[in-house]
Amino acid sequence: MATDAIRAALIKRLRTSSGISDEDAGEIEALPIAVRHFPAEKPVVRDGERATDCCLIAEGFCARSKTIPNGKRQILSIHIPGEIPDLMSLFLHVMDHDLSTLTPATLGFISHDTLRSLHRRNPNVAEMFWRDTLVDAAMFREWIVNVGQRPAPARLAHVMVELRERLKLIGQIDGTSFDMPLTQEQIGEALGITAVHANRVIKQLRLEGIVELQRGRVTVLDDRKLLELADFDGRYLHQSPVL
Amino acid sequence: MATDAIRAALIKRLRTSSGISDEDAGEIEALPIAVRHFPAEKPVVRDGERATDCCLIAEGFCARSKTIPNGKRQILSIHIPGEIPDLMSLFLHVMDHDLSTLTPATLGFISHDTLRSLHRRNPNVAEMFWRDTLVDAAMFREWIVNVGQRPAPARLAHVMVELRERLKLIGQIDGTSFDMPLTQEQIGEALGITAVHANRVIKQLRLEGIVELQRGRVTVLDDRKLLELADFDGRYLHQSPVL
DNA sequence: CTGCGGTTCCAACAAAAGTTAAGGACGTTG
DNA sequence: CAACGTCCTTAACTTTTGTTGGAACCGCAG
Repeated sequence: MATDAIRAALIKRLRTSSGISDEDAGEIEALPIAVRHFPAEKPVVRDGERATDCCLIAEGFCARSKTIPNGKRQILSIHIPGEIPDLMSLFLHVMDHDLSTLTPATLGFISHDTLRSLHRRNPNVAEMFWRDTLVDAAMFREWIVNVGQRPAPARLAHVMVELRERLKLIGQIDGTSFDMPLTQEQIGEALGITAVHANRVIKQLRLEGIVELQRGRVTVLDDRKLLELADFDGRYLHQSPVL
Repeated sequence: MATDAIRAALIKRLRTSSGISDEDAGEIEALPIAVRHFPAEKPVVRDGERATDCCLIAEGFCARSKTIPNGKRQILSIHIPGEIPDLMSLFLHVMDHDLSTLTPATLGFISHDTLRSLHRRNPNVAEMFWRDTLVDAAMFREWIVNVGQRPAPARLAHVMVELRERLKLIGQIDGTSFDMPLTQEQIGEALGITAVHANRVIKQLRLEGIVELQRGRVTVLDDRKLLELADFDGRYLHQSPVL
């Protein structure tokens, strides 16, 4: 199994976001990783569970979500290869939300013990991972703004543009289209609207010639209109090297 | 100036959340802190600025927020004494949101350099602070759920209960009432609704005999009803000592 | 005390989003 | 290829929330 390819995705991401050194990259190369394959729509860790590993996405999409007692679900973030969506479990031992796959996925598990001892040995790496969790938090902040202040069509546009920007970094964009493997139900859960309303909004963006969305794939028809609608300022992604 | 009292609030919080040792507490006691007083409604750090210090709240309330181009503002979190609302600026150098006071406040500034060298010297403390930023992120996740999935009255109830739970830790509750120094405009900005609607919702909770809210002070009239409405599960606050 | 600015409060109306229900498209499986 | 399930689509109707505009209240400065 190409566990090297898995690490490569992570290192590539860290390199653009934190300016990792070759030496530190080496440390990460050496991390023992247990690879597992998951089908689509499978929980990886559940709310309330106590995690012992962190999971690096090698292939496929994942999402984090919370479900409230009345059964409603809110999607908190969408994750792509190279990301470690549950890095927070290293210090927040019991999960306060769910992590599950959206598509069939290949995940690499790294034990908390391994990560902790790497941190103690190499504070540079610790700070890089710390920074990673801070960017995660920055994305949550923007997600709050999205759900709290933008009208539904802008919310959808914003999520699309954010996802596109992140996919760009790992070269997963194909011309004007990219994967966004959510059902309309899930889009609703991400935007804080119902599936019926999500459908209305998707239809509207299609009729206005902004984006086409079918079977989990987005095709941008009018980039200018999309960006304007999305009200997107990517600073919160903190993608430029630390300085 | 009682800068000792300032540190005490922080250490108390870290003690309950992470189980800090006396030795590590000593390190924090020794941190050089520059105390400044702020009037109400004053920016502390602004979106886009490059921070060089972190700020510890000694007295008063602060809030973090983001403003989007159309002028709408979203409040992301409310902060109370003992918290370091901009700890994230240590590694995310340019701010992606605003931090400002809600009330007159006393803030203690600790330079990034000082904090970074403390981290290098003492990984325990680093991990504690890291954990602190992770709890911060956990609160954002719950805030997303609040704004995305709950009807407006439940949103208000939830914010109130969360604030109460956190004020409890620092002993700032007086019987059934506590401070929540937000105008109705700001409550709207926190809940993702308009000020007019915030007013409607506040009125409703008052008429239903759940809470009274006047001049920045909440008085709980029916605790059971409030908790039920708020749909509150405090696990996300991760208040119990580590594991 | 008087007037001022910022809140709070409210009503009437408009728009956005939720609910319910049902038909159609599509892919999978027996 | 028939049958089933999942997802998408739409319509009609209800509820929630936003908008506009204005009155009452309150603390404070002159």
